[in-house]
Amino acid sequence: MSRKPPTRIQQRNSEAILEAALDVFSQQGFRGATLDQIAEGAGLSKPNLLYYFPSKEAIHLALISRLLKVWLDPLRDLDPQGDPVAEVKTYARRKLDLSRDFPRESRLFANEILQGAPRMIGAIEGELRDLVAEKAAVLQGWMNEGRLAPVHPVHLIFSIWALTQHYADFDVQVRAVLGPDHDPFAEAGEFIEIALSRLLEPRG
Amino acid sequence: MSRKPPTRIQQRNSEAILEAALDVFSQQGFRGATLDQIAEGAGLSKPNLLYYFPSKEAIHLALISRLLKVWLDPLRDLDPQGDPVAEVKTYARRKLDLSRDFPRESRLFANEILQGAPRMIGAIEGELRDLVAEKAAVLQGWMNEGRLAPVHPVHLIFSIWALTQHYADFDVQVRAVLGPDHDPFAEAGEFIEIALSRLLEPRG
DNA sequence: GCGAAAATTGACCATTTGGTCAAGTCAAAT
DNA sequence: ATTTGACTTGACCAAATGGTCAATTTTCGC
Repeated sequence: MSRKPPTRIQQRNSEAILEAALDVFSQQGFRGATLDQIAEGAGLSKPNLLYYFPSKEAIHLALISRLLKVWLDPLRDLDPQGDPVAEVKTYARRKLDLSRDFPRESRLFANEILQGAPRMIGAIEGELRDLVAEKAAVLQGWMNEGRLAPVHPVHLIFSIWALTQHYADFDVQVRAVLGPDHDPFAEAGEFIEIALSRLLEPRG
Repeated sequence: MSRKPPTRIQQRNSEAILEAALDVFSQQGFRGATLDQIAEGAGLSKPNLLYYFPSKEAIHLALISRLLKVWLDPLRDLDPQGDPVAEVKTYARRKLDLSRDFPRESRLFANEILQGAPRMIGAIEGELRDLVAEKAAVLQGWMNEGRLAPVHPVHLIFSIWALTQHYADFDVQVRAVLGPDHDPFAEAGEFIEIALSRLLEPRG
């Protein structure tokens, strides 16, 4: 049961592998990624890579597990005691920051879902679903109190996911369409802020 | 130069191949897809498949080319003479209908962009970019006239793409989170309709 | 400095993959 | 009924792929 304490080399190489794997998986998807690409990216030989992780699956799994927590934290932090509109805006902002700062993680997630989430469906039907249900109830409560304009709370959450992840997942397209001299994430931040104000602020 | 008229068999088999390839490419991405899977799906032997298309690339290319037109048509039809809010809503609705009726095409597109759009970057930087610029100008005009509440027009278009495509690309997640007894696309339609009203209708 | 454990690797393997080819079958115009 | 061109396929190939293993080198506590 007790794990041996990982050595410094373990630490460094496992990290390098996950880092390289994130590059490859997020761009090629699970099936499209190869161990050779990952090994190359990590600066290791393929057998050495397989000394640290038993299989391609295991590497992918490690990435997915690590991802889910970070991804859900902002929603977890949505505070039922806070100001409704501000709370939702803060959530959207934090999610957009994740897209900006961890676009590869976002693409890894997108790839997995596109493929039908074969390695994540459990977490989605469990953790994720429960968390959304909980927070949707909070949103619904605020709407019932007239502190948030009424709208389907789950689809509100979907719309925040869609909008924020779009800027990571479709980055190539966004930049190609905007052209140079644009900061997509800064502009997206402004857009989403305005959109959520108009959508959610109760009108007299 | 002159193409022989395709025979009935040509017609049928080419169609079956593209159909099967759409299944596979949209789920596995280009690298993850295999000719064997496609041949199997089309009910042909692999050599026979390669009798109709010279390579895996060629099949993918055929799908991509065919896709772009359909995908852009709704935006093309946005009418500068029409009612501003109604035009944008109609655009969003038609895009959502595409997501509902052609989810595989949406995922094919998503996969391509996720991979950095290696086979589409030309079209994106050309056709797509130009069309968006043209329609963004129309939107901006309407905003200047006070017929549409002001908001960054290109990001407005992005947000419609993000929202509508989300329901196709993340279908698995959407359904898992909503649970049974939901019609994601119907609910999304209502949500987007309301959201665009609040976002775009000018206030006194 | 030394012995044991940790880390690394070259060689190898079975399977899969994109693609070829020569030989055969089939449809249809004559 | 025959011929011709369209269509189909089994056998094959070289490269790539996920993974193994025995042997070697490196690290590190003593």
